[in-house]
Amino acid sequence: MDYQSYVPMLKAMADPNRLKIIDLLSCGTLCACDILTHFEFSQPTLSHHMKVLQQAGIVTAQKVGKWQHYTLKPEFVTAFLQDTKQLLANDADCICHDGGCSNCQDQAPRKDVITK
Amino acid sequence: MDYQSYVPMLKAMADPNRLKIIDLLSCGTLCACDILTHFEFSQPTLSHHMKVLQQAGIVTAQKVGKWQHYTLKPEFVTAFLQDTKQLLANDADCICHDGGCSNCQDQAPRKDVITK
DNA sequence: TAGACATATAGATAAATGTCTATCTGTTAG
DNA sequence: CTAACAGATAGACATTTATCTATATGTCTA
Repeated sequence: MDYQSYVPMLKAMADPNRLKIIDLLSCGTLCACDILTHFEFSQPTLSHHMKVLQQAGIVTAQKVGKWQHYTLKPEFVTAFLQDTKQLLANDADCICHDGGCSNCQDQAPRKDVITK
Repeated sequence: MDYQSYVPMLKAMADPNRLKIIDLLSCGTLCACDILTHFEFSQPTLSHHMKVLQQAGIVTAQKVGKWQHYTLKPEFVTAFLQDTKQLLANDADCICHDGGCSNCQDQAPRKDVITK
């Protein structure tokens, strides 16, 4: 699979505060000052987190007057879900097509629990 | 949503080498030495990564003779996918039920792109 | 039982990261 | 034009983390 875009997304999401920001934005666009009211940290820290989220391709920013409006990118939502399914599914594109464990009696492949 | 188990999973996945290990295990059980052949880093480094993956609830280990057999936890696969969908869906459980951006002309909620 | 093999642990180190304070830029209102 | 406000940038600092080497533990085999 293509880790090139998935890993930066995971890195950006792997912070509880940024995950909460994504959760907030999952309902719609918010400006920085509105996001900030949900946290204890400082304004520069929020600015840093928003930059990380933008660079990971998770969020877009649009300046409207004094305010920065942040929006969850629909491409991120679809790409992240698709990459996750591809990673966790035991499918044909799997990296380990060359064989299972050399020391396992049970060579049966993993049962796929993903419902598509 | 419940970040308590989701964040550690994301943290553990947000390393390209560990993500590749998950990808390898998505097809079935592998022992440590087999996993190691896919990487350039040292054996203690692999041991460290496997510990991280276990502590995040992603992988289980079973000692069989000299070998450690590592398996992707089915509970992880289902929980991670479910948490991801819940995070990215604009649903009723959303954290931001209390309203949208105070400075947006467009107060329309985000269009949900997730197909369930 | 001794040695080879698989893996884990200990400890060190360099790099990345989340946070802060101070300050700067840009925009609006009076 | 000036002051207030929203947000970004710079730089410092403490913590976390990915990696290494060296060594310990556990298991099998000859």
